[in-house]
This record gives sequence, structure tokens and C-alpha cells, in this order.
Amino acid sequence: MSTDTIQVNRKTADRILDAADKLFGQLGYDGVSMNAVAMEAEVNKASVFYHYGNKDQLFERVLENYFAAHRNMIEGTDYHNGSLRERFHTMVDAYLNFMVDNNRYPGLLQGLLHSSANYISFMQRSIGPFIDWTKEALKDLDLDEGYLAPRHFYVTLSAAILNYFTYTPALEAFWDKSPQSPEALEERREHLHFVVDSLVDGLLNRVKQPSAHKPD
Amino acid sequence: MSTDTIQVNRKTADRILDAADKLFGQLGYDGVSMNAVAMEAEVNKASVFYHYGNKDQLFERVLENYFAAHRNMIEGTDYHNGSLRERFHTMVDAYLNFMVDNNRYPGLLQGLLHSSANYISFMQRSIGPFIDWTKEALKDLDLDEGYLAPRHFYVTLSAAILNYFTYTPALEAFWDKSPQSPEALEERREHLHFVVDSLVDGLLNRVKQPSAHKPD
Amino acid sequence: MSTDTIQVNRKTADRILDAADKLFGQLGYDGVSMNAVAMEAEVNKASVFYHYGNKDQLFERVLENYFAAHRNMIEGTDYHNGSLRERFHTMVDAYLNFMVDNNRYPGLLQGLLHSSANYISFMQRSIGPFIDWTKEALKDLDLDEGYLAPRHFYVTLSAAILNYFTYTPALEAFWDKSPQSPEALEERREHLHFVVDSLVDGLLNRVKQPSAHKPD
Amino acid sequence: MSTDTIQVNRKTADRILDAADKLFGQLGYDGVSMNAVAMEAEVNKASVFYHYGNKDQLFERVLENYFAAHRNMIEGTDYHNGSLRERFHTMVDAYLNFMVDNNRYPGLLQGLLHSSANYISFMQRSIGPFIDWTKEALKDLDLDEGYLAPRHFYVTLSAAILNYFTYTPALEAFWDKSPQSPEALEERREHLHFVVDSLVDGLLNRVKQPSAHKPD
DNA sequence: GATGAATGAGCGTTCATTCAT
DNA sequence: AATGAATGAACGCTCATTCAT
Repeated sequence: MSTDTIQVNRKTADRILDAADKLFGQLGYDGVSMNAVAMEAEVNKASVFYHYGNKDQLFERVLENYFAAHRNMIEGTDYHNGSLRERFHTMVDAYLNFMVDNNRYPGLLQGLLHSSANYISFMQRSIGPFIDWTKEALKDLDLDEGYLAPRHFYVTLSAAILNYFTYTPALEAFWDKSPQSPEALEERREHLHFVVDSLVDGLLNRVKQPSAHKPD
Repeated sequence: MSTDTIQVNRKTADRILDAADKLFGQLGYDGVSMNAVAMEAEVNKASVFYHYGNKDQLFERVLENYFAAHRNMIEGTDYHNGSLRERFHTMVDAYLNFMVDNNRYPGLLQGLLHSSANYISFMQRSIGPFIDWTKEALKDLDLDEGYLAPRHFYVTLSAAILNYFTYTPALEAFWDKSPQSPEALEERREHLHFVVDSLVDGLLNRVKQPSAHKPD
Repeated sequence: MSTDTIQVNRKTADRILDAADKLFGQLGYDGVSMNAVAMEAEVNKASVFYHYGNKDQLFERVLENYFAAHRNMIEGTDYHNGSLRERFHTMVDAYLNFMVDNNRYPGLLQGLLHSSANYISFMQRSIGPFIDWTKEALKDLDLDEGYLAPRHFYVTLSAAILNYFTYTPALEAFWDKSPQSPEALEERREHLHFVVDSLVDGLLNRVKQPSAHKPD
Repeated sequence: MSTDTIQVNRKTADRILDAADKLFGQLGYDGVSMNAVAMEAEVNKASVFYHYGNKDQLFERVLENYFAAHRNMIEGTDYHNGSLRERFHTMVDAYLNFMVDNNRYPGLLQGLLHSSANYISFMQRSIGPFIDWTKEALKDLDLDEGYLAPRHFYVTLSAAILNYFTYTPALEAFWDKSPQSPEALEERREHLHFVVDSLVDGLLNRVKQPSAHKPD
């Protein structure tokens, strides 16, 4: 009974959050009205304010959910062991899986780019752990700066993963199957692994440290 | 009435288009009001409508300018000759130069992702030539589908270029110099060339060695 | 459950009435929301409605408390005996003391002036006894109408008392000490006694001297 | 024709200001919605914002009009010459005439008492000149502080004038004719002159300066 | 060409109020 | 007695757009 009550009481708030999640990811902060959220959630508009205070707070609740999931994903992934190649494969797989499971997240993240400066720190909280992750994976090679610095690999790889999702609507015309179908996703995963393999090969080639710890 | 005055007081229509260009790129379609455009251009609000009809048409005029420049860039680049590696370097350089010269374009493009479907065909008109370009560059290898298909390289490379620009505000915290400074851009260019070199090496490796280990 | 706890957690209904009293007096009917009352009283918003029905009724309860106190003040004051001068001094002192003891009342009363007609009868219930009071004090002089009628003295004297309190925030800039400080209040009391003395002198002068020069 | 145009163009803005003037005076700042102003002025709600920016600015425009008229009244009144009695009579007449001509002003002023602190400075700008005026009138008696200080006379006399107007709706039940009728106003004027005469007599009696400049 | 004025629709938000628990 | 949730109406305000001049 008490469980029931909790479920019933959470229902409206959850429906609102789901609706906001969906719409903000599709249309961005400015493209979504509180009225639209209320209608999507099939609740009264005032209820949205009752449960989440205002539009900014609702938006941040949506963001925080994803950032928490994002952090959990990173913390739940063991990327310290194995060869350089293995570590990168682990990372790319984990990131790709996360995007598949949270397919509204990329759109949400892109939307932040046009938001007022307030939300840039939100993005940085999302980027930071991933850059650290890349640093960790490349730690043996001692590349702190220059064109092979971890941050460049972060931008290149995250972009290769993210944009596949955000550009899906535009890409559909050029794909033979829906880009988000399991088959297409598997193909993209193979491509990303190929990219990682190639980059790791190229990297090891350039740094030329045959004596380095755990040669690949 | 002097030449100076005329130059300073550029044609109203131009001033409006410039203002719209700037604001749409910064804030996205929904983040910009016609009033804001008028104020930025220092013209009367009704003038904006007089010259461009309505908000959608103004937005499309801004888009069209960039897509025309984009097409010109592609058409003006000779990517048919040279080795596969050379052709890719040419492409990446041309695309990067274009972004530097048209630094409002990436933001504009990202904004389209949230524009409810209307503008997807605009994006596709921008993507199409680039995909053809990639196909042309890879024509010798006969890769029409699968994880090595040209379209995957398009997504990977365009993302690696594009996101460096669109994510600039968020990246600044992780860069030692401004990501848009000439030095940082040169570094990014080197990284992209490294990426291309690695991918071409990896590609040639795989294509010539059908018996090679399958990806993961 | 100790006596202390009970005293601190006064009856909910009382806390609400106090909060409403304070806020309505400060901000007027329109300036106060039921939510604000609930927060000030640190009770649930629905409790306010449970105890007082609706906003109008809550407001009226606050008013009624003051009007009852006002009536008690008048009934508890012996203004029938003594000289005309003494009777007026008694009145003015009683009224002034009442304002000091009920310093939220003047603000509340002023707020009524903007309440669309509904509450005018409330004001009249407050004014009536005071006018009767003035009539009683002046009963020997047989002044029912004209510029010396009791009602004019009521307006003049009540205004001289009331506005000193309601205009306090604006007067502070022109006072050397806080207008509500005991010293300032004592000074105001002396002034009011001076006013009463002067008016009584003037009144006796005119009434006893029908041949006196007409005003102006 | 140009005159016509100007009149036509001013029409809407003027109608809005008139409506705001009327409603704010009747109901106070919080009691008036922008919609109500628009309906009273028979214009579109957006027009109100077009012409006056926002509610605060509209309110301040109304206030400023009265404060300007108030200043003009004071500046246009010669209260430097004549006996003390004459100077006070001049003041009271001017103030009373101003209230009759600007009968919405008292209500507006009272409404300010419940407004946020922003508007207190507005009130003080209204009060200041009048207090100076009182000081000027009493300058020969050297009364800077104490219960006979000019500021006390300001409060007493302004209250006697102001409240007669603001309390009109409540007073009507106790008056034999409408308090704002010419006859009633004339009677009130006589009363005020009686008050002034009595106070001046009382004052001269107390300060006892038979050798003072211009004995009354 | 250019612009001041006007407007219906919609925005984010708060309101007083109700009701099931 | 008390409260979390819900809601229709209204709030101040901005929007894209039109139109007479």
C-alpha cells in the first residue's frame, strides 16, 4: 500500500521529467515551452511548476540525471588495465553503449551550446571525466601537450561517437538502414574500433617507444 | 554623403543579414528574436520584415549564404589528384580553413539539429557534397558499405573538425591557450593530419590484407 | 511535549492569524499571497484555507480583531467627564496609545482605502464610534453641522494621529530620531495636545463670540 | 494635418496614461493589472507595454506627472509674504486647491505606503518641498525641533487635507452631502482655515515673542 | 525604403482554491 | 488537524507579424 502510494505520488513528477527529457533533447531549451512539457506529460501546466519550480530547474534536473548516469558509466568502467589498445576499446564501447542507452543525451548536450553561459559548466562537468579518462589511458606515453595530447583524442573520439547520434536525422538520407538500428549501430561500432586501432597504431608509430611499458 | 558615410551606413539589408548571421550562430533559431536582430543591425524592426519577409526566410537566407560558400569551397578544391593520403589531407585542410573563415557556420549548423525537421533538408544539402567528396577520395578502394564505407569517414572526420569549433566554449577550460587562437588551430590541424594519416594507413592495411584479424 | 514546546508551537490557527496580521499590515491585501501567509506562519498552505476558509475571510478576521480592540479602547475610555479640553485630551491620548499598542493597525486601515468597496463598511464600523465620541465630547456646544461640526474634528484629529504612523517610512528622512521611538512618540503626543488645546481655544472663542470675524 | 497626426499618435499613449492614472489611484499598484489598464483605455494589452515599457515605468510616469504638478503648485504659490497667518492660509488653500484639481493624487500617494521601498523616495520628493514650505512659513519663530517644529505642522496639516480626500468613500455615510461636492469642500476649507487660525494663535501664544518680526 | 504603432498569441510564472488522504 | 498534489485563471511580459504613413 505504501509502495503504491509512493508510486502514485511519483507518477506525475516522473511523467513530467520524462516529457521534459524527450522534448529538451529534441528541440533544445528555447524550443520547448513549459506548456509543451505539460501537454506531453498530460498534466496541468501549473503542476510542472509545482514539481520543478521553474524551467531552469526542470532543465537542470534533466541534465543532472544524464550527468549522473554519465559519471556512473565512467566510474563503472575499468579502463586502467590491459594494453593501450584494449583500454581505448573499452572506453569507446562504454561511451557508445551509454549513448545507445541514453539516446536523448547527445541532443541535450548539443543544445547546451546555444544556451546562456550558465550551462557551460554543466558541459564541462560532463567533459572533464572523459578527458581524465583519456589522460589515464595515455598516461604511459607522457603526452601532455601538442597535437597528440589526450585532449585532442577526446575531441576526436567523442565527436565521432556523439555526432553519429546528433546528426542521425540528417544522415538517414545517406544510410541504407536507419542509423540507430541495431545493425547500423554495430557497423558504427566496428568503424569506431577501426578508428581506435588506426589511431593507436599511428600513435605508437610516432612516439616510437618500443621499450615503453606494455608495448602494444 | 561622403563615401565614408555610405560605407559606414552599409545597405540596410546587409546590416540585417550580418546581424542575423551573428545572432543565429550564437544563440540558435529560437534564441533570437526579430527585435534582437533589428537592434543588433540598428535598424527598425519593420525593416527586417520588409527586407526578408519573415523569420524563417531570414534564417534561410543566412543558411543559404553558408551553404553556397560551402559548395564553393568544395568545388574550388582539387581533390581528384594525388595519392589517397594527399586527397584526404587536401579535404581536411579545405574544410578546416572553411571553418576558420566562417567561424559562425558550425554554431549555425548545430542549431539546425534542434530545428523541428524543417531545416534537415538544408543540412543534407550541406552534407551531400561532402559525402560525395569522401566517396570520390575513396573511389579506388571500392568501399560502398560496411564499417569502412565513405559515409563513416565523413561522419568521423567532419565531427572531428566541426566539434572542435562548436565545443570551444566548453573546451576552453581544458586548453592551455584559446582553442581558436592561430597556434591552437595549427595544433589541431596537425592532429587532424595525424588522424587522417593513421586512418589511411589503417585503411590500406585492411583493404590490402583481407585476411587480417577482424576488428575485435 | 513539554510546556515549552507547546508554547513555541503555538496553535496553528494563531500563527496563521499573526502572520496574516503582519503581512497585510505591511503590504496590503493585494500585496500578500496565501502562500506568503503560510510561509510566514510556517504552516502548510492548505492549513490556511482549512482554518480560515479563504483570503477574504482571513483578511476580515484580521480586521475584526483590530476593530474589536478599537471598540474596546473606546468603550474603556471615560470621555464623558471633565472639561471639553480634558475630554479631548483623554480621547487623543487613548487613540494614540491604541496606535502604539497596535502599530499594524494604521497600515491595515490605509490598505482598506484601495480595497474595492467591499471593506468600506469595515472602515465605517471603525469610524462610527469615534465620530460619536467626538459628538459626545462636543455635545455642549450644539454643533451638528458646518465647519465646526464634530465630524470635521474627527477627520482632522484622527488624520493627525493616523498619518504620523502610516507615513513613518517616508517621514524618517525628515526626523532626527526614528518617528516610532518612545522619545519621538512623546514629542508627537505633546504636539497633538498642543493642537487640541489650540483647537479648543479657537472653538470656544468662536462659539462664545458669534460676532467674531468670520473665517477669512 | 501634422497637428492632427500628432494628436492621433498621442491618443493611445494618453488614453493609457489616463486609464493607469485612474486605476492606480483607485486600487493601488498591486490592485491594477496591465490587462485592466488596457481594457480601461480600450487598447490592446501589448500596446501598454509598447508605450510604457513595463508596469513599473507606467506607474512612475503617473507618479511623475503628479509630482511635477505638485512642484509647480508649490513653486507657483507665493508664500513668502504676508503675516504668519496669511502665509499658512495661502499654503492650505493652495494645497487644497491642488487636491481638488488632482483628486486622484491622494489615493495614489496612499497606495505608495504599501509599495516596496522603491517608491518611498518618490513620496519623499513630494513631502520635502512641503516641509520646506512649512519651515519657510515658520522661519521667524526659530522652531527647529520639539513638538512645535515645522515638520509636526506639516504632518498635522497635510493629514487634515489628504485624509479628507482619501477617506471620502468611508466618510460619505457621515456627511449630509457628498464630501467632494463644492459645498462640502467649501465647508472643509473653512474648517481648515479655522484649524490654521487656531494653531497660529496657539503657536504665538506659546512662543510669546511680542517683539517678533511682523506680529500677527 | 523605412518606420511608429498596433495586435493576437504565446511565454514563464503565480494565484487562490480544492481535494484525497 | 494537517498536507501533498493538482488545477483553471490570471499575472507581467515578449513574440512574430501587419499596416498606414
